[in-house]
Amino acid sequence: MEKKSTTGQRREQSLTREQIINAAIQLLDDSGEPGLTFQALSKLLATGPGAIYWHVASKSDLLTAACDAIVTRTLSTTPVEATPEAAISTIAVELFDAIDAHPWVGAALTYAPGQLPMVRIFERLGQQVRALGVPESEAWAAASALLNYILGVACQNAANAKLARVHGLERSRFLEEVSATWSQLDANEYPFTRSAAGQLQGHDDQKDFLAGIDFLVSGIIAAAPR
Amino acid sequence: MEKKSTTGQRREQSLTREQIINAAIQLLDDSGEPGLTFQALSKLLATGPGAIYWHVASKSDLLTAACDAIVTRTLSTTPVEATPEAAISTIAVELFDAIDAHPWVGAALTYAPGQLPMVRIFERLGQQVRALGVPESEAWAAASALLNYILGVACQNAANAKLARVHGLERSRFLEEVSATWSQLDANEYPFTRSAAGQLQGHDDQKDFLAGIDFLVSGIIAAAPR
DNA sequence: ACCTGAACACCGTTCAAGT
DNA sequence: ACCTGAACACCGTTCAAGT
Repeated sequence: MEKKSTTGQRREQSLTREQIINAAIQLLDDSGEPGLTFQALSKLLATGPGAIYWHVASKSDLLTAACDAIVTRTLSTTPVEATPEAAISTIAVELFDAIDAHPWVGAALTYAPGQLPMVRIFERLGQQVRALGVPESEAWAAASALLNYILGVACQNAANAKLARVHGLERSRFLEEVSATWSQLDANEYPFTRSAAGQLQGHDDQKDFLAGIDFLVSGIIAAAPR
Repeated sequence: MEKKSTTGQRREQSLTREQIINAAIQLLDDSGEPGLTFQALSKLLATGPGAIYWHVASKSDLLTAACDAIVTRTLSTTPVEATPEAAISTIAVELFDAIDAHPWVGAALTYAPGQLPMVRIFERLGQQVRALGVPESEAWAAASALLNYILGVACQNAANAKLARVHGLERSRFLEEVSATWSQLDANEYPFTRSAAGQLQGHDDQKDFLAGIDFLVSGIIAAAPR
């Protein structure tokens, strides 16, 4: 949230990694992953590509850092929930909303397996899984399942946003088209998808997402010795 | 198809879409997504980039087609399982193994939301969800949850393979490094991940994957009126 | 109908040179 | 220490010209 006063020579103040990350987030929000270019970044920061490379190792490094900034921001609020189940839902919804607002985060998350952004999420989930009373030996599988499910939805979300952007459609028109395609599938080969076509347009992404979380949590609880 | 005389210059036989897709799969298997280049493709097919564009709309089209070829191949075997639960597990494992063998499929799947490769998987899962006795109104959420979970694991798998390739490490060394990083995390902030670090190296990806499927299926069954 | 290959418009990254 | 901007190696895509 700074100015970009231009006095004309060099830079009065040295560039910071944080400035670069914020500019990257802005570009990504504005025009998705293809919008993040060293060219566009240079222009936005009124500098050359070389200057950026002084603070950032690579484009992938920058993307992960931008992703981590969003994840950190998202998980920073820690309301204490009544039950671990509720806490897991809250974490999941917070992430869902963040990824909905910044679809590129969905893809960026998976570019950095085992890296900080993912670890932060894994940790949060794992702590709640423990609180659920799941024995240590099974907590890994349970937390991983939750993480992978969230990542799957995140990826889909990112992909949908990208496709919609490329085709220049907003969400409802996009769903309409997919729905139309699905309705024309062969009735014998695709009975389920055909009947699902009708539900596509009306459905609530976040609600479906939460339904999946509930399936998982209830399955995890059922599997744990009580 | 049938031309006989071999006159020798140019191409004796016209290029086919299938040939191009097979060449693409070969490149992708050999060197991952960055390996799929129109340059490399041209060389492999002994032609120019323009020729390829006659049969294929774009790189993304080609990637989706290659992905679909693998998915189709994977789902082509339809052994009749005793129960829907078993069938879901079988489908999931088949996909897991295919994505393990062709990690780029994991990423490619999510590039094409609502497209054929994903629809094929969705359909298979949906049919089994129906067979499980889940009412139509909830079948959508159930099938979506399964699909998203599988996609999440697939994405992770793709990302891991990519990272391992970039760093030039094989799997065990890679896990070692991640495990080492996790062990050094702050003990107060990351208790769960730290303790999970030890399990990272020994764990069985496919087993964990199936555990997640089981959580979901059991949650889905529990939610359905019996 | 289908192929050829040069040309175009980018893009990430590097680096010698500056301050 | 940090910035500048030209240069490099590459990439997807197009297209006039050929057969």
